Amino acid sequence: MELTKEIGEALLFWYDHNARILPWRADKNPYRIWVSEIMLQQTRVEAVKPYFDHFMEELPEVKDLAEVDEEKLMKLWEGLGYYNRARNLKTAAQTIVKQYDGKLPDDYDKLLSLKGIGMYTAGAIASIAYDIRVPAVDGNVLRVMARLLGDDSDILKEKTKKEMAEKVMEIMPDQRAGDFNQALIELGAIVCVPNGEPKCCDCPWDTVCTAYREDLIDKLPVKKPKKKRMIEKRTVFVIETDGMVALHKREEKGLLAGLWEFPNILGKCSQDLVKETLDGWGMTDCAYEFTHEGKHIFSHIEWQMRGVLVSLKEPVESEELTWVSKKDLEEEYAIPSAFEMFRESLQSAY
DNA sequence: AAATCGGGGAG
DNA sequence: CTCCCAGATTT
Repeated sequence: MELTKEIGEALLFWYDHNARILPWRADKNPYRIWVSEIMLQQTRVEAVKPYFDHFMEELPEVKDLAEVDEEKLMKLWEGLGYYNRARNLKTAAQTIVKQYDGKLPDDYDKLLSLKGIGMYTAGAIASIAYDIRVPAVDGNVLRVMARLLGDDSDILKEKTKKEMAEKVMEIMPDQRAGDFNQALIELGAIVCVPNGEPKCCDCPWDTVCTAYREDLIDKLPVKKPKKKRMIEKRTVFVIETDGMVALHKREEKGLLAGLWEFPNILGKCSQDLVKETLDGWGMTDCAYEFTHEGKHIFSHIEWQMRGVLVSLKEPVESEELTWVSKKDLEEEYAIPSAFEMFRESLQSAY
């Protein structure tokens, strides 16, 4: 098929009549657009909305982000996942304050050099905030383009992404680069969807789409299958005494880096092993019971967890443990969703 | 090029 | 269950 700017214009027309109203589309504030793009990486629009609004209330300007306390930053991001996105955001904010007078640069390469901003995000910010004519190729765009072109190359390959970026530029109109990029993404998000039947009857490209015309919709795009997850068994201890709960701060590197968690160890403990472990922590005078079993699935690992509720006579001081009130647990400490299920055993404890 | 890094909604 | 989402960074 022939790629023309007329095809792009048709998409823009569709976008003008079908674009969703989203918090970060209210204006073209580069800071707001940047934060939204980072939050949206590998994350659904509906999940981002509440986080975005709260984040913007707490940190309305680049300067606020550059100076934010680490714990507060993590709390703002709690439950959103990929927590390094938030840390990179702060690092980049500091760079922006130092090097660019607190304003996001209106330059693709300068944006690209900032921490946490890759080719997609640099293109998105440059085009949406500044109408710079560059591509912004995300998962939606790859899927839409693969179907439009009837292209069966693996969209996870870097080579494919660059080729698709060039194809996008062939259909991008001369004006409104930001709207066009968003239109391409929007089409992928609400019409040319990844799961289930695409709504081809609503598509502005139904007459030009190769996959649609050749009945290849369910065969495209092509992605190399990913390897299966490892399984890790863990025993999670909810330890409390006198309204205080024991938390442990995770390592600064690796999974859920630097976040807080209920103390836990590898393996599913037997009754005896629980006793042994608690003794090892100096918690000899306590009552404990198994609560619930649960699992949490990460991208490349699966935790199968067994909960133990431990009632202690008094706090046991330890290098590893921090005792916090239940109020602070809710309001101050960022705990990843994997431990969400164990919070409820705290309620039933009283 | 492959692995790592979260969480949740949809089918 | 599987898939994948407005991906980037590290190895």
